[in-house]
Amino acid sequence: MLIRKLESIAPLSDEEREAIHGLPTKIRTLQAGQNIVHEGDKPSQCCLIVEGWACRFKILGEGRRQIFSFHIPGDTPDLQSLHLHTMDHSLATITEATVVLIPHDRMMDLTMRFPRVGALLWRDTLIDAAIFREWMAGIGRKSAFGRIAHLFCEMYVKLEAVGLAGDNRCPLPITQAELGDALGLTTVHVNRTLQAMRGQGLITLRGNTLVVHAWKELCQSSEFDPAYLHLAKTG
Amino acid sequence: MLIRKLESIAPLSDEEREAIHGLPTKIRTLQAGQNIVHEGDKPSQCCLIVEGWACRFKILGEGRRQIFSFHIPGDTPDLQSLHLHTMDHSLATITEATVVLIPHDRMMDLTMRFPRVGALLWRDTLIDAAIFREWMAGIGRKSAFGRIAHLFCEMYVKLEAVGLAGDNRCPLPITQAELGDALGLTTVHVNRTLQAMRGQGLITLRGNTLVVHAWKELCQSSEFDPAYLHLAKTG
DNA sequence: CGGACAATTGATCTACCTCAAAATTGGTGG
DNA sequence: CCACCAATTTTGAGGTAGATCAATTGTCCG
Repeated sequence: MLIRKLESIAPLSDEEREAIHGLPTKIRTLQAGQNIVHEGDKPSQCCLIVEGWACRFKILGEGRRQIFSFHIPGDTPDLQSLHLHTMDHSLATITEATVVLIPHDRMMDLTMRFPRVGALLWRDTLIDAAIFREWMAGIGRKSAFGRIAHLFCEMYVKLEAVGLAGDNRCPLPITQAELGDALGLTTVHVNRTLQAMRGQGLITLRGNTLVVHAWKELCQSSEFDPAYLHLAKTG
Repeated sequence: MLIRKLESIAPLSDEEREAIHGLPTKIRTLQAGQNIVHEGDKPSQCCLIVEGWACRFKILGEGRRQIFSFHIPGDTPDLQSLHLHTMDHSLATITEATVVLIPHDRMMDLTMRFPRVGALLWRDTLIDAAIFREWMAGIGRKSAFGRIAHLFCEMYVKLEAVGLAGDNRCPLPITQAELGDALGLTTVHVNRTLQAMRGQGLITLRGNTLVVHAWKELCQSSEFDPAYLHLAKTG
């Protein structure tokens, strides 16, 4: 799965592919709402999500929480721990999930022996940062409506890229409280804004499934431009 | 300067040091408020700030702007263009500035020949992302007061790390409008909040200089914990 | 069927925004 | 050294998106 993702950007040599394949992998299945790594930890391995959803977040005082990202199969959400040894935030599952754990030393070894593979992983963390910037712009400068719509567009495109969305429909196992924590809103306001979006016939969101009825309008109202995701097609 | 920064994390071999030294560098002096790279560009070089301040930002519709980061001497703010070829945001000077431009191909060559140097540069971009997350948490979940105070703490610590701050005093050549665009606030509200901060005797901000009168209170009121900056001392 | 979690509703409040004008400041040229 | 300009900072008045608090309803699932 990691190979497939990396090759979507640049082809790998047999040698490189083999080296990735040779990484020792520990597969683990986790319950929903379980921490993978916690702020302050010094993990010795990093994880690849094979199935399910996860999110990264930080708890502030008085019950406030900021979610930084949602992660889906194919993502390596804590790659940064390879070079920044102390976690400055937490990573937890949202749904039941299957993850693969890869020891840091082996990963490091891989990037030293095959700098081109390292570059692809580096690239992945740069896209991560690009998504952070986009969220920041949303939280800082967009309306609640625009922020939620933008997140829907982003998740749809990301899911589509790994074959998990299509036909204007994608999974979205996220509660309104989580949406609020990701977008800097309260649950109540997320709820009311969702009702407005439904009222305008833009989307349906029921039973962990999002259906987009008017993609173009959704993009427009949220100023969504997928360039920042740097997907293969878009360059 | 780049060598000094990288060596603050891990020592370099003579060979590595020499390779960095051997990079072709074009020095340029820029006026204040000048674009270095623009959203949509495909730059063929990346820049190191030698003197002056810069910021990264994105323009949204209707005069809205989000500033993602402020950059000071020693920073390499567009390192990401090495792997993400199309800029998804812009980089511009805030003050008059001196920058060094390094061709991508030479930089890439360096990281391929010396993966350890590549790793240090990678690390730098990961800290960049950590700062984005911290800003996101601020914009999403903190009061105007907390956000401004937090930015002051962050800039002070970053400047101190490169020897540009000390004695509770540091340069801060940022207008209130820029502060607002960075923190998701209006100029008017930034102004009023600053007055409150002054009123409480926490800071003085005049003539592009910030003086912190009560560091501890400033940190507390903004929930500032420098761990996310991953400075050498802190690990 | 019951319990826990998630979604929804209502009423009220406030931190921050908008608009518009005035006062300061710093730099510049004469 | 002063007058002037443009950019900043500051002030005032009034408005609103989104927060807060407190139930109530719906849904999933063992």
